[in-house]
Amino acid sequence: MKNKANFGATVTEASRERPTLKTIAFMTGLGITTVSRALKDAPDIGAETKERVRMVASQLGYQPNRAGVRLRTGKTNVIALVLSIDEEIMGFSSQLVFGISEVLTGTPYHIVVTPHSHSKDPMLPVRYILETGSADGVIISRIEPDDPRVRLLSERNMPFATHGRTDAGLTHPFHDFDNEAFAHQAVEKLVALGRKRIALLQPPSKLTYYTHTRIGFQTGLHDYGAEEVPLRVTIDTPLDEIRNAIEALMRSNNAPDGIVCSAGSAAIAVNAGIEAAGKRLGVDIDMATKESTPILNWIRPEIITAREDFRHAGREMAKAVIARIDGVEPELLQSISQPVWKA
Amino acid sequence: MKNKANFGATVTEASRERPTLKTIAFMTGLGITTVSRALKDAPDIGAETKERVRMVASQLGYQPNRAGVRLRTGKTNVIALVLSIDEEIMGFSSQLVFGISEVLTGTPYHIVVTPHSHSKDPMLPVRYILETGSADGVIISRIEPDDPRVRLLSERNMPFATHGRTDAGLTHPFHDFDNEAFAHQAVEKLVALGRKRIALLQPPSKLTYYTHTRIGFQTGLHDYGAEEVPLRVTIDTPLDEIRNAIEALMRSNNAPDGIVCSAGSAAIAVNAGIEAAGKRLGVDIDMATKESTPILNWIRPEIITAREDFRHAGREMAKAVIARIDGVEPELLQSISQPVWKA
DNA sequence: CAATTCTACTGTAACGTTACAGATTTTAAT
DNA sequence: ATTAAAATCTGTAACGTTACAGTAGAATTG
Repeated sequence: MKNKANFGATVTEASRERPTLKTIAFMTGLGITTVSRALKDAPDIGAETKERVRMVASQLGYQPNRAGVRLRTGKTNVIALVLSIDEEIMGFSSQLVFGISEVLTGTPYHIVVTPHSHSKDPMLPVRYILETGSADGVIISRIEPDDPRVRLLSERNMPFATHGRTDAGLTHPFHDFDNEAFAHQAVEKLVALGRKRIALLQPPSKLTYYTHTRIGFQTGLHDYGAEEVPLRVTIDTPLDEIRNAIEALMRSNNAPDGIVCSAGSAAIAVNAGIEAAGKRLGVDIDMATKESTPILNWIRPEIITAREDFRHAGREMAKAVIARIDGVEPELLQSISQPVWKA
Repeated sequence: MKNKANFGATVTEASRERPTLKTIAFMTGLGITTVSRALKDAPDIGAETKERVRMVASQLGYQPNRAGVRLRTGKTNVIALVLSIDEEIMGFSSQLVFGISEVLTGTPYHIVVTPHSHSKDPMLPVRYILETGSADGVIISRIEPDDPRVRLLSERNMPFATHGRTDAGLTHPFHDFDNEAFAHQAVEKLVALGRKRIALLQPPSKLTYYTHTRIGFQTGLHDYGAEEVPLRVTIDTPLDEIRNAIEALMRSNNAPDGIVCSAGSAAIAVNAGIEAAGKRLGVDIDMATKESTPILNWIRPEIITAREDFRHAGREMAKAVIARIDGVEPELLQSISQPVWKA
């Protein structure tokens, strides 16, 4: 042990300020570089020294200065979550945030929320992040089959994960809900109740999971012998318009006896439309829907629900982005979760 | 004009990298300091020079490097939103986030979401932010009358805004919903329907707005001549327990004929409990509740609702924090929004 | 024992920004 | 014409970190 360590000296001066590597170097009598390397467990630092540095660091409550690290290394320790502010009704995006946070707790990463309106150019937030280098990783949702954001992020080598799949030959981390299985099983459930004329409240056609949902729905119709009653609104339609459209459809002479609903938030509007038309769930019609918060059955116990866990999705995507940052191959960072039907 | 400006030189070298002050200095032939000062409109820089620098900067798409600024000045350009992950059901916190973002767009500020469980020590996230200096301003919710976080933030001179008021003599920016008016008016509406025995699903007693709600409720009972039917669950109780408690109460021989509900998310559970007991809203009992997302009336048109706009709250708090950072006195940064009853 | 290789540690420079203390030129005042 | 005062502009240093290129001494080799 060198004998230039300073104990107790200038405690008053140093103790109120936030400690830096310099503080630790001063207290241990080591060089700043040595302290830096000791804290990151570099191989060329003695075991005893490392131990001593770690002790002092934790005693001082040392936390590396993010700005210093970021300026020097370019590492931001930020995960950007790009959120659409339009589609939010039932708080599914907060569940995403909380899921992501769960994973980020205990890592050096922070979550920065970058909201945008999907009626505006969806490339804007991604371009901004790339141009300013303001994040180490990005999470995006509302994925299209050939999503330009996915192209751009891949091209620029920015680690990212998507909530939903693409379909344009690009391999990238994603988490998705198995919408095909959902729609197929939803039809199965409805047919099991004797329903044969089924409508689908589907996602907007430009999103990838529109196709998944359609395929599941149509193979379901085929497999279980039912027919489709067309519905022109989507889950992106404002809720009151959905309600009105369902009411009109239920009053028409083309009324379905079953409906599959691709979003938990829309189910309330669908139910309202059915009731507004004077029809009864479980009698005139049955509905099978996704739900993110288990409350639909309190509204109408007859609603058939499959749980979609957004918190889990957030966790999966956060893990995927971090793994990607750490160099894990994208192939290994893809997951799909299955619908869980309430018994 | 000096003649050492470099036009077109080393375009290839410079154009792919992100431009810095150095880039602009090089292109204009000015010093780095001059460019820096020109961009912040300092008084000792010539008008013509400023114009020229601004031109080049915008042409290059110059954006100041956040790490550089942060390291030098300590300014983080971050607003931290401390959120409780437990209370979230209906997505009210995403509305907060989106409201805040609306205001932050076009400013240099970013929003970092710092979630925590309110079953854990609520001081932790605030302490972390203060110790690491990781934000210029903080927004917190679930405010207690003598909230230790408010004390700490005030003491440390960290700009902040609260979602809810305190009651311990500290002046600070806040936005609050007028829960006293809400509860008072809720009782009024119920009594107007002939209800006299009213229960209150109230906030947990440690939060400030518990008191506001109680006062409004009790003066309401007094003013309109009704009595309280005690209810032991709060809006923090898990939804299924609320449902069960309401069901039990409605089945008892002490059943209320009116209920005031302090949270939109809980209203669904209350309604479920009422129906589970075989009672009917509008017949056996009436309910007046807050709601953040206008859907309750689709579930049961009989529910009497007052809108609480969390997006607006987010906007107000974001404006308040930024104003506070800019030195505006806290007295001027307090706002209360009134309940808006659906016609 | 001299030469070589390890082990353990360190100083310098740089990331991009801004505060500060000048420096230079122009204009105004005597 | 000389001095004083503005008006503009600039270099240096520092914020905290890490990559890099060392150095000094101990241990190993032939």
